Amino acid sequence: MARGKVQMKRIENPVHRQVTFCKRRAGLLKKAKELSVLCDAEIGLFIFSAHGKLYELATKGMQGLIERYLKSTKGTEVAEDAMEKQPQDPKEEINMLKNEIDILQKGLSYMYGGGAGTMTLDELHSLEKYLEIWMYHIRSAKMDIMFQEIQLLKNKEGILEAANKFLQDKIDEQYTLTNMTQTLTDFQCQLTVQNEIFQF
Amino acid sequence: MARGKVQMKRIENPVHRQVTFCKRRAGLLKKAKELSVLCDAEIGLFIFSAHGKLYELATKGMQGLIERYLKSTKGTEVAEDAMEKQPQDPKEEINMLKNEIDILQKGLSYMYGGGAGTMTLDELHSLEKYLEIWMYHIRSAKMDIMFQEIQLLKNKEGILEAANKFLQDKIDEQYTLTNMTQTLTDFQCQLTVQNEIFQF
DNA sequence: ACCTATTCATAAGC
DNA sequence: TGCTTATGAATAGGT
Repeated sequence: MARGKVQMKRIENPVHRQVTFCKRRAGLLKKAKELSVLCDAEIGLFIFSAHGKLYELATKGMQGLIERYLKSTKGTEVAEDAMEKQPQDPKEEINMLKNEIDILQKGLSYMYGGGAGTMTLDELHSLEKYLEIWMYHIRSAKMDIMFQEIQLLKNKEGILEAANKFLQDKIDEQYTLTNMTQTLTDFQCQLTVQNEIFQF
Repeated sequence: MARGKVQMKRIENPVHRQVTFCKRRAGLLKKAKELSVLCDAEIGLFIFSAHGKLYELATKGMQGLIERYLKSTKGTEVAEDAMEKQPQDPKEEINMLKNEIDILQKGLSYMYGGGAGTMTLDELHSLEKYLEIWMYHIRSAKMDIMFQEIQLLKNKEGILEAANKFLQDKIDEQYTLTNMTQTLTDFQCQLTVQNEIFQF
């Protein structure tokens, strides 16, 4: 780029190659960060040098970006599979997958416990065990809260539905009594449809 | 860079931002490829536009590079994001869970085939890293499902409350009309109290 | 999408 | 590895 155009092929001179690697690597990381900032893009970049050393840049956290990447690529591949199984109830599908995940998680826990017995560096193992427990506690607490919230909402829903039914009955009663016209009947139909949308 | 220095912050004008994104994205991908060719490096790069579209470059195959990346990040950070997913579409959720299962099944096969007894310390480290990530994925997926459930319940609640109000108004109307007595008023009080119990 | 004035990145040298 | 500088590349703003 400067003081002579460069050929787009592997630089044979190891010193030149190393120097160029350092410079261009810095430039690439800089440009990546600039792009993310200027254009509000999420970027994941990792560079392995010829000797295997890793240099990386991630706008949010490489794990999340990799996850997102896998999701968007695999999502397109499996799209047709999912279309075929569409006639099934989505809720049923989700439950099935939840069970499958639970089973797999149990399997992993078992494997993890079994493999750990062969480890030699006990300190490292203990440390990671602690981390695992912490993570478990934090996420359990969060899930407990969410579960509670679900229960409360379900209760509330039940009460509201009962109230609804009661009120509807009252209106029907009134309807018969006063021989009212269309409006209430129309609403009853509408309400029924809306409820079925959220049935699961 | 040209015709005026650019501030290193998000470009607010959407047109400018889009144009710059296209240009710089092309430049970045080009530079990444150049670096890999000139200096014999392995590079993985993925860019998500603000609208979520993916652009990627990988010198060998993104899957392999991601695996290599996960293996080389042994003692570093594990999980921090996940609070940004959009569990709108149930199909999307199902696809995600399928992906999770695929990954877990691969992992289980790997573990069964490899056999923990013959593994080196480094391999054990990598394995633990994997397990950590897997656990994270599993719990995230479960929390996403619960989140979705909460959203659905909240929607349902909103509809029921609206219906309730409508019905109550109708009854009040009828009450005035027909001069009915106590029963409905009693119920109205009861319902109000019950709702406040579950307010949060 | 194409053009150019500018700024930026960097190859070579030290 | 770091600094300098001449020069090729990238690109912001305009058409």
